[in-house]
Parts: sequence; C-alpha cells; structure tokens
Amino acid sequence: MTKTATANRKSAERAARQELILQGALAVFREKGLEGAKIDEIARVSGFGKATLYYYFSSKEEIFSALLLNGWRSLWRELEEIARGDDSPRTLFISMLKKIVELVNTDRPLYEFLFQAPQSFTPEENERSEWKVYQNRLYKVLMELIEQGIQEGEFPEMEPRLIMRAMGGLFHGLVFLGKDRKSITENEIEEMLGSLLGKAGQTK
Amino acid sequence: MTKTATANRKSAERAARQELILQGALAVFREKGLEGAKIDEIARVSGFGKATLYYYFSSKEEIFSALLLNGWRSLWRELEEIARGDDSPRTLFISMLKKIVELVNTDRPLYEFLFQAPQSFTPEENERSEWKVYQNRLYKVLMELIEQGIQEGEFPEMEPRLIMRAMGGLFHGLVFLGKDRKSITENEIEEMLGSLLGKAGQTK
DNA sequence: CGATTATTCGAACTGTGGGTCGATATTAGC
DNA sequence: GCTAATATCGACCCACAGTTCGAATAATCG
Repeated sequence: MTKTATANRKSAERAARQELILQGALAVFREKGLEGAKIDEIARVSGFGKATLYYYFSSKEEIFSALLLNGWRSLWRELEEIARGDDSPRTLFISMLKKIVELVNTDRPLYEFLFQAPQSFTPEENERSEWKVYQNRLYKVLMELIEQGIQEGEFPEMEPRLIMRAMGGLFHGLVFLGKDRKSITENEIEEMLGSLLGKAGQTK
Repeated sequence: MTKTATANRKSAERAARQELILQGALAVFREKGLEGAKIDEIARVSGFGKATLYYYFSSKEEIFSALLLNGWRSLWRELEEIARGDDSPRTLFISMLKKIVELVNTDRPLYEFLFQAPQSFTPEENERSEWKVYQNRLYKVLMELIEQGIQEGEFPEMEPRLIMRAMGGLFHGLVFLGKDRKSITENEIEEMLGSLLGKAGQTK
C-alpha cells in the first residue's frame, strides 16, 4: 500500500502546485488583460521559475484554458443543482441568476475573468474549447426556462432569443460594468429582472 | 491662387488615403481582434506597403486611436443634436438609444469596434485617449437625462448609476450579443426599454 | 548509501511583428 | 526638362516573449 499512498500524495501535491500557478495566472490576467499577461510575470507572481510552469503546463494557452475550464465547470455544477429544482420556470431562472451574483460577490476576479476572457478569442477558438461545453449547457438551460416560462405566461411574449440577450446584457451590465466595483446585491438584481420581465406571476 | 488650390487637393488626397488605411484596419480588427491584427495584414488589405502606413500614421496605436476618435466623435455629433431637443427626459433618452440602433444597423462593423475595442485597453490607457472625451460626454448626457427623469417620475426611483448600468447592459446585449447578426429593430429596443423603465409616463 | 526518478530553474534559442532605412518612382513648380 | 518635394515600398533591424535545454537539486526506493 505504501506505493499507492505515496503516489496519491505526489499527485495531490502536483495538483496543488498547478493550482498555485493558476492563481498567480489569474491575478496577472486580471491586472494586465489576456495578451498583456507575460509568462515571466505569471512565473514571478506564482513563485515558480518560468521553466517550471512548462513542467506543469504545456503552453500559455493551456493555462488560460485550464482556468476557464475549472471556472465554468464549477459554476455549472453549482447551477445544475438549482436548475433541477421543481419551481416554476421564472422562479428557477431568477434563482440561477441570483446564485451567480452570490458567487461573483465571493470571488469577483475569477468571475470577471470567466465572463470577459472569452471575448479575447476568436469565435473559432472558442468553439473548440472544453469550457465552452459548460457555458453552452448553462445557456441552454436558461433558454429552456425562458421558453417554458413564456408558455406558462410568466415571461413576456417575445422571441426567446431576444429575451435571453436582454437578460444577459442586463445582468452583465449590473454585475460587471462600471469602475466602482461596489458589489451588487441580490435584491437589486431581482428588482431589475422583475421589472423587465413584468409583474405577471412575479408574486406567485 | 494656384498654390492654395493644389495644396488643398493634396491635403484632401492625403486624408482620403488615410481613410483607406483606416477602412482596411477596421476590416482586419473586426476579423482578428485587436492584438491579432498585424500591421502587415492591414497594409495588405488596405493596398499599401507597410512603410507607407508609417508615412501616414506614426504607430499601430495611432491607427487604433484614429478609428476610435473618428467614430466616437461622429457618433457624438449625431446624438448631440437629439439631446438638444426639448422633449421629456424619457423621450430624449429613448430617442438617443434608438438613434444609436439606427446607426449601428448602418455600419455594424464600425460600431462593434467602437463599443468593444475599449475593453482591450487597460483603464489607464483609456483615460488618456482623445476619443474618451466624446464617450464621456455621451454618458454624462444620458446620466443627466436619467436623473431628471427620476425627478419627473418618468423613471423608476433607483440609483441613477444602477439604471445607467442596467440600460447600458440591456442595450449592449440586444444590439451586440449573439452570433446571429440579425439586426435588431428600433421597435424591439423600444419595447424592452419600455418594460424595464416601467409604464409610468410612457404613453405621455 | 547509490541509483533512478521527479522537480526546479536561469540561460539560451527562436519566431514574430512593430517599426526604420535607403532606394526608387511620381508629382509639382518653374 | 530639371530640381525639389512628396509618396511608395520591400528588405532589414531588433526587442520581446513563448518555449526549450541542460544542468543542478531534492525526493524515492531497494
């Protein structure tokens, strides 16, 4: 058993070091943007030699990808649970967005990265990427909630895609826009969403 | 008089060539993103040698800046007129956004660039830039309309900055999000804004 | 202990891309 | 036509940043 135990510890340590590197990388991306982040600086910030980064990751791009993948995957896991609830579409929809707000307020740098980094890639690059799978699942669930919600009269009768875009933009604006990084409260979000979606069924 | 006439023509031609270069640059930015756009490619697309670009512009960054400055300045001029009208704050506010939609539908690549390129710079870089002046004027006018609108009961009673963010996000979502580049209509915008702002005073 | 393997790292390599040079062509003015 | 200014351009330069190398150190195991 000794062999396995040691191997486990080693692989755990390896993962922990990868995590350290990712944290450093995130800090640098946040400050310098995607292209502005230099490998040397990531190495310095995370406290490893430059070559060591390449011992754990095969390229700069892989570091990006790992950050995005981890982030979107864990975000999806949090939201998946909520989506499985059996409340009305509108309630579920709002709960999910409120959950995202809660998470953002927990670790703003991470979520700013998750929501803004993708714009730095070309659409083709994005299609191929692992993390996109989880983002797509999230979008799909939200779209379905909107469609069901419309049928049940809980959402305004408009093109679902249009509502999706409007809600996405509204949400993004409230949570991420503005230089004053004051966190938004769940109540504020709820109020805004409520007025956009109309009062129908809101106090159900 | 010959001298002046010739000089005029020359400077007009010079401006026209600059314009050609800017058009090429915009096309490349649109496709490749800001960092992905190479000077060599801009030169190729706009039909000049690389060195010629540097005969008209002193750096790659100056090309960016010129695009942004031209764009935001002309956008501001269009909107300034509207802002001077003497309708109610809410009507003015909505007219301005509808005007932007109209312009976007005229030249989508340009406006996508205008609204998205700034994110590629660090905040400090943005502060120093010429074009930011016009963007700030626009934001200021919109904020004032919101503040007045609240006093006159045409807008919901919330923090103006919050309303601004919400409207900005909503607008951006509707106009620019989504891969299907189908243009949005002014009516759709009006409907969305209307429901977010509430019915109060809408049918004034 | 050796010896084999895992880890770390600064130095060196290399491709890329922004910017410059010098030579050439084109135009303007007389 | 001749000269000076204007315009054009491909080849070159060089700094930078991602990546690799090779050596050195630390951990594992028999």
